[in-house]
Amino acid sequence: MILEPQTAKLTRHLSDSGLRTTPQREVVYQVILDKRDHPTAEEVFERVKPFLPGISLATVYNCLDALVQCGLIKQVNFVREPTRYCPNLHEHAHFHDDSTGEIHDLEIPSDLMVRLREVLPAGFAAVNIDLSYRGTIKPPPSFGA
Amino acid sequence: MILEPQTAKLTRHLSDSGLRTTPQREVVYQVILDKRDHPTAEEVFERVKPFLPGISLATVYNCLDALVQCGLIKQVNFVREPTRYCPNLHEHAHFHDDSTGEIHDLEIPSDLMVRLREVLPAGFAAVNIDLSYRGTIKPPPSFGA
DNA sequence: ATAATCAATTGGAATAATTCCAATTCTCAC
DNA sequence: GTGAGAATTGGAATTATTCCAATTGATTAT
Repeated sequence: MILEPQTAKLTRHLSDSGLRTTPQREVVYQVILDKRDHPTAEEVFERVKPFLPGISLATVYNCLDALVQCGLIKQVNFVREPTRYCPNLHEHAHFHDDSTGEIHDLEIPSDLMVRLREVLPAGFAAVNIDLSYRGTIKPPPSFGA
Repeated sequence: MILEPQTAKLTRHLSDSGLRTTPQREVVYQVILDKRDHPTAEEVFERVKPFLPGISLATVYNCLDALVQCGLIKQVNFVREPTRYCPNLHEHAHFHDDSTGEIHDLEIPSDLMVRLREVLPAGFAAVNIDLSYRGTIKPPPSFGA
């Protein structure tokens, strides 16, 4: 596997937040971009190891925190599950499939996101809005069935 | 302090889910109703102890699970914080105040909740929708200031 | 270039949150 | 009242995350 570096974007975001670009941060970011799912810190750790055999889990946590801080990834969490990380910066919601444990990104019409923001009472300033669903998915009925 | 028992409601919900009413479950439910905030399991444990000095933390978790299962309380969670429990069954959202750590219930217009439900693609069946905000609250400007 | 400085990483220990388990106790149905 | 299944208990185990002290790495001033 070869990782196509997104170094420019990474470096810009990191330095905008007063953080440095490091090999560890680059690889952590790349493995998350490479497979656009929602890995846990532990899963990121496993994916990074082949590239940086010496990396420690603590560093993975540090790198993930750095990427969250500079706005390149987001944290997603469901009840009593470990935190997951999401590289999709486009405004969206999450659907947790209870049967598989998988998380799916859901498009949300932007007017709806606007309304979600508007609904806050005066004085409430949201840094973050999190919309998540939990349930099951059935495949759509096949044609001619 | 005297707890006004909501035993009827509790028993109905529990038995509808094939669960028994026990003193522990009653007290756990009562302390959550009594102070309508969003305690963690540990906080519930502390509040229950005066009434049932012998109760164990494992039982508190069991009771909370039972109450969640029969639909009397809901779990609320924010990134890297312990799970909290909410007795407000009315459809609502949560606002996590980053400065105090407090969680506030937010009314959401019901048409908006309806839209949130409608927005799911075909085949996606949501058991639960979770809308949560994180940010800060500033007091409204006082008159004549 | 070099030293000083500050940032980042490392490994391991520590903490926090939750779950598991085997032994008891309780409750309900018979 | 007895027996079966449910619930509780205490403690150990597991999982997720954080902390810390020591080292390594990079940047700045000289």
